[in-house]
Amino acid sequence: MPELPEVETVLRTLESRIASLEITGITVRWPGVITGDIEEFCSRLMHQHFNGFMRRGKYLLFVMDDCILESHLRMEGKYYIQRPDEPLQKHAHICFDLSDGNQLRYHDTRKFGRMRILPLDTDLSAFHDLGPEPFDEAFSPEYIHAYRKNRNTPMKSLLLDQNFTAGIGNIYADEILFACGIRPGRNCRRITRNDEQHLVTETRRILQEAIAAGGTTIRSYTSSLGVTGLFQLDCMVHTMKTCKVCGSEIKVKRIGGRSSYYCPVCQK
DNA sequence: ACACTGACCTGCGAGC
DNA sequence: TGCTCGCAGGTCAGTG
Repeated sequence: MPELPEVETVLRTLESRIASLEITGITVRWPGVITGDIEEFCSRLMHQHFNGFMRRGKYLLFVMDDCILESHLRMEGKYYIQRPDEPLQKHAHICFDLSDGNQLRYHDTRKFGRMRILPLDTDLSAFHDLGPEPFDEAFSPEYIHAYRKNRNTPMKSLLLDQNFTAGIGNIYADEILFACGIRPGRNCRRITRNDEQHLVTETRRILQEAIAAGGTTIRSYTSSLGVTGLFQLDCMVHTMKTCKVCGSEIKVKRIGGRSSYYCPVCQK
């Protein structure tokens, strides 16, 4: 399930593979992926080049000649770069023919991912009501303080709120809260100034490490494999049975409709 | 305005 | 063995 680090990895991998290539054909095998008019989607992308590669939260943004292609992978969206003669897999929904003879194929088992066309001058700061990027200096202890103080929601829900900060999903939310020693169910009014500082530091550290770990997949990347990250292997709590620090049994609790893993000893 | 819930999807594993 | 059911999760519309 791609979150900020995975999206960043996918973006950088695609950049290394398809930068400046032209779209010479588009096949839509399952139109539900596309938000808006399908014909218009295809006609606006035809003969456009992949000029720029940007990320905002979990959104991939491909800057083309006359528009931006926005892509959200949601849970299981994946891009593959394959030869046109390689057999199409069941869940390959969109195929872009590229000017180097390859195809960029979008796969999505559960069909949750979406693509759409944006104007070239789209204001990405206000985009989808997304809050500051975790690495932006606007994501500060003062910002967290101002955002949380009049709210009444579990810390887990706060971290998943894309208006609070953009790019954190269920896995990293659990990891960040573990690193900060905060239980996911703790009300956001009941954290300290110290916690606010830790949240900034640990969020950046964990996401940075994950991007670095995901980056290693670029080296082993082959055209037949999906473009994904591998950070899930390094989780401290998410889907763990026992705590890697104290050995206690990890608890699972549904918070905000999400499974939340935490150590009852290390997290207060 | 804010907080919470269900719908969107498919595959997989548990339980009967 | 074969079926049903619940769960996985990001976002958004709908509800209170």
